[in-house]
Amino acid sequence: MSSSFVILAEPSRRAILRLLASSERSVSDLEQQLRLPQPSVSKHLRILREAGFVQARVDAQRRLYRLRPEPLMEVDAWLAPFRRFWTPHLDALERHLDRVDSKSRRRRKQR
Amino acid sequence: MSSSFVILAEPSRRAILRLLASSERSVSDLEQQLRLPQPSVSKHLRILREAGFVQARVDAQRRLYRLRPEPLMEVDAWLAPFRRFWTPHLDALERHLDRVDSKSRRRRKQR
DNA sequence: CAGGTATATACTAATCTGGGTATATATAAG
DNA sequence: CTTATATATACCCAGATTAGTATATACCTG
Repeated sequence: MSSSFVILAEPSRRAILRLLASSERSVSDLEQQLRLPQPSVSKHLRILREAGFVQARVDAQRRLYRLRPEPLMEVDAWLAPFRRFWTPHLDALERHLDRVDSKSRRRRKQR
Repeated sequence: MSSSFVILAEPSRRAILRLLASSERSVSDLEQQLRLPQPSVSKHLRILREAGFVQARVDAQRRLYRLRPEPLMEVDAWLAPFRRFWTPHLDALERHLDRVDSKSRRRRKQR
């Protein structure tokens, strides 16, 4: 199980994810959009699937792939400690997120 | 010139960046923190430097490395089209904050 | 069942990468 | 100038990865 960053290191895989960001797509659809040989697309999709980036559902002979956000969320979270380098007033932002979070906590039932 | 994602695919390099997120550090400092052989550290630093992730300044025999945010900002920007998957409405926002925030809370308490 | 379409997998060769070791360079200190 | 310290580079090797090609599997249609 490679890290999400290893998965994203491959340009074709990032391209696949970008396409899936807008909508669910079949293998042949991706193949045409990216002008990649079909086995390449299938191999990248397998890697993306095993890493949890995408999910397939069966539609007759086709497999329709759609995005799963979890691994990208982890990448997003990894970036968090670095955002203070390009986001002004991090303290204010943190206070803001804490407020939003505590509000939603209050609104929900206790965990 | 490899993409920023290729640079970040290497765990030791991500560890170096995390350490540099808190402060400037010398090579031997990184070497001890990460328990890596010195040539490994220097090699990774070279790759990080050439990709613009870090910058060195000379201090006697030592080289002090510090973070440069630009490449990480690009990664952050690449994630933008995907954020709607975990921040479209409040419920998803809550789930995201629950995961990310519990980590940062722990980190904050330790100080 | 036969033929066609869609997708997955197996296999190979070429390339790339990181670890390990040895060595080179730079600066300081005596 | 000599030695010590800090860092960088050169070189080789073993493992991993990708593209390319061929082939297998799954499902539909007639």
